[in-house]
Amino acid sequence: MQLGKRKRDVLAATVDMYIRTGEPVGSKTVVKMLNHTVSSATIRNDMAELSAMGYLEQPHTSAGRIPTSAAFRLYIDHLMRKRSLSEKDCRNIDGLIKSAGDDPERLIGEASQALAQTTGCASVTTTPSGQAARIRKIEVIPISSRSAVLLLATDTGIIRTRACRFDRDVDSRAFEVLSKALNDTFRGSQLADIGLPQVQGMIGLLGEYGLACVPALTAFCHLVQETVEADVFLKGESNLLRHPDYDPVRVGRLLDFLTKREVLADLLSAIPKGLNVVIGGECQRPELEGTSIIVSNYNLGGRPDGYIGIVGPVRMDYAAAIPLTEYFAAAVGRALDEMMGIDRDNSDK
Amino acid sequence: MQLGKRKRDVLAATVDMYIRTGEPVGSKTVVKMLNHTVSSATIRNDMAELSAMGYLEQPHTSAGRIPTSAAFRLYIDHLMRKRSLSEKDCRNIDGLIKSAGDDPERLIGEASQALAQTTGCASVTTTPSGQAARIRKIEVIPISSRSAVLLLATDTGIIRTRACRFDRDVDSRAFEVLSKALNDTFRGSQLADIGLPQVQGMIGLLGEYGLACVPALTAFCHLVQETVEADVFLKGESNLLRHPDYDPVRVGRLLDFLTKREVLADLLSAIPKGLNVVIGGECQRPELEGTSIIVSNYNLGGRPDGYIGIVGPVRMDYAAAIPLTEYFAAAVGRALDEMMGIDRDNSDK
DNA sequence: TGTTAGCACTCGGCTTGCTGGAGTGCTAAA
DNA sequence: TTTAGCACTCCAGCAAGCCGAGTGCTAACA
Repeated sequence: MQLGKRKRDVLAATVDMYIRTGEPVGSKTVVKMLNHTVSSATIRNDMAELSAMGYLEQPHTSAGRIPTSAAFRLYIDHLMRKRSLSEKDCRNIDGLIKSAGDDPERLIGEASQALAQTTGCASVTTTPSGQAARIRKIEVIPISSRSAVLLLATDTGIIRTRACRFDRDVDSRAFEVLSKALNDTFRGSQLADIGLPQVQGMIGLLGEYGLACVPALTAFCHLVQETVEADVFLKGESNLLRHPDYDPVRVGRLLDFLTKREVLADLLSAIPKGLNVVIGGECQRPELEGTSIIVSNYNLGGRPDGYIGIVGPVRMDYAAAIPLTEYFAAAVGRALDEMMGIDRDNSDK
Repeated sequence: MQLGKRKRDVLAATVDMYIRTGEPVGSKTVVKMLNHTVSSATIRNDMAELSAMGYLEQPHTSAGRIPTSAAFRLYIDHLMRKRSLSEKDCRNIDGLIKSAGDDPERLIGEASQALAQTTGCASVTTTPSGQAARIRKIEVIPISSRSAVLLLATDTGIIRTRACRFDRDVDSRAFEVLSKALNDTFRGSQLADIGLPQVQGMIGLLGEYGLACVPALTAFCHLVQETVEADVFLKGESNLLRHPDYDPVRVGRLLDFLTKREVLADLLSAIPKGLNVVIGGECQRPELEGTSIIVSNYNLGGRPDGYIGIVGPVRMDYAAAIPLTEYFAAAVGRALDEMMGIDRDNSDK
């Protein structure tokens, strides 16, 4: 660290103040924040150097200074003092997550909502990735003589269904054969390994019913496909509008960006495991200029899986938001594991 | 109609122009729009009278005039010339809706998205109401010895699932008994008629398994409850931000209002059947000040069921948006009917 | 009676000019 | 290395003034 103690204090104070007010911070303000231990001239010198080093910049000659992305980076990684959560906060969060019942997707949704609300930002979460999930059960449920529902259950607790329709009446025996064949072939398989070829290869196993079952097999492919792709939840968008740093145009662009699920999924998947902060200018997307993303994996069965995080202005309260995001990620992981724990132990018995 | 022909033309021209520009409209502008058939002084007289009648108002003495809610009402109900959709538009919409596959909920979602995009407003839609839906099939699918999934299929094509968990191992025979009992008791029942008492009454039917099945029965209650409540989709929120009439605060309040599903459901259910336009000031909600809602039922099996509509600034292009909404409602109804048609004819055989 | 031309009047929006204050950089002294 | 002092910069905010769009009224006209 080539920065002296006082310069670091100055920088930390500047960032703190800027986060609080959003206005350029002047030397006198910093003096006050450092309890008048030095004079404003000293601070001015320090700030001039910090500017030269790329940590601060001035909107114009006679204004105070605002922190650059580099300053935020340094602040987050080394200068900031995280505010730890109170017992009560933790219990609130745990309670809220517990209340989601037995459905993982709903749990993620609720957690996303709650995180958005407590941080005052928008939140982004993904459901557990289906990539590594294994099929625990497939069920074919006849609805009428010409339609059925396929149900897929994974070992990560995800349940998905898809309807399919036939152009002629189907023998109820066909559903049984299909169900057995699907389970025999795919139970225990990773979703990612199942593709069109594997499914097409099944037609032979169905004997006389092969042709009749084609619509169901197509539906099965879609179903697997859908389950592999993690769902993305975006909540609390309107929080962004309340923030003075955002003008409508910016929020509009940002929301458009965030609602493109694939792009967002891309962005998330490029992020290393653990808790990450992406600061506006750092990533090459113009839509994210001026916004930061705090995102963390949550673990599922000991492995990093989906993401939970928040999206807000660069000038957000990292000292509170980061611990919150961490706690939410941990709590979601715990809850999901618990949700699955019982099954894990007893499955396949 | 106590308004003379020319006054109506003047009012229509004023509203047209105001919708286009958002600026107060002056007498000269109207003269131009009426092809100089009369002088500006005449128009001024007319506009003064229209002001007196409550159709126009001035932001200040020396400005043009802007239409009141009453003017918009009259415009929409009698003055406006709807722009009919081109063949191509219709085909585009139909194609888009067809592409949604066999799932009613997805279809509604896609339609909502498309309507938002074509109108440049936000869109609000509800899935078919479960209120009048009847149970076609209930399935209990064991996942492990301590967990199962309940699946509910209605005659309106809706499929819902819910997981449930038991604190001890459950005999697989119990699932069969439960499944049979549920189907025997509730198949053909309207969802709205199923409540806690009915479900509790079932415990007796389950004999020795009654106690073990309690978690499943609880889950069943929740499942019915969830299915009765129509889902509300809100799409294209960011479109609102692009509109110059909306400042962030307003959009924020509006979005908060729209994301409260219950409130929104209330608002919709208070609306008469068919196509409706609710103009900002008309309804008593302060959040809706300055915004209009165009909403229509779609029919399901000949009966009015869910809603599809858009939310946008009072100053929106009604002449285009109203026919679009009508067409979408009709198309969604048709597609849903078709989706269910085959089943209808063949069910219960 | 309805329409029109003419005219005086109103009033918000824009431009211009000015001032105060916050903040800076530099210099010289401690 | 720190500090006090000073000249300089530049924005925010205010006041004054002009411009122009639009109005209402009146008197004449068809």
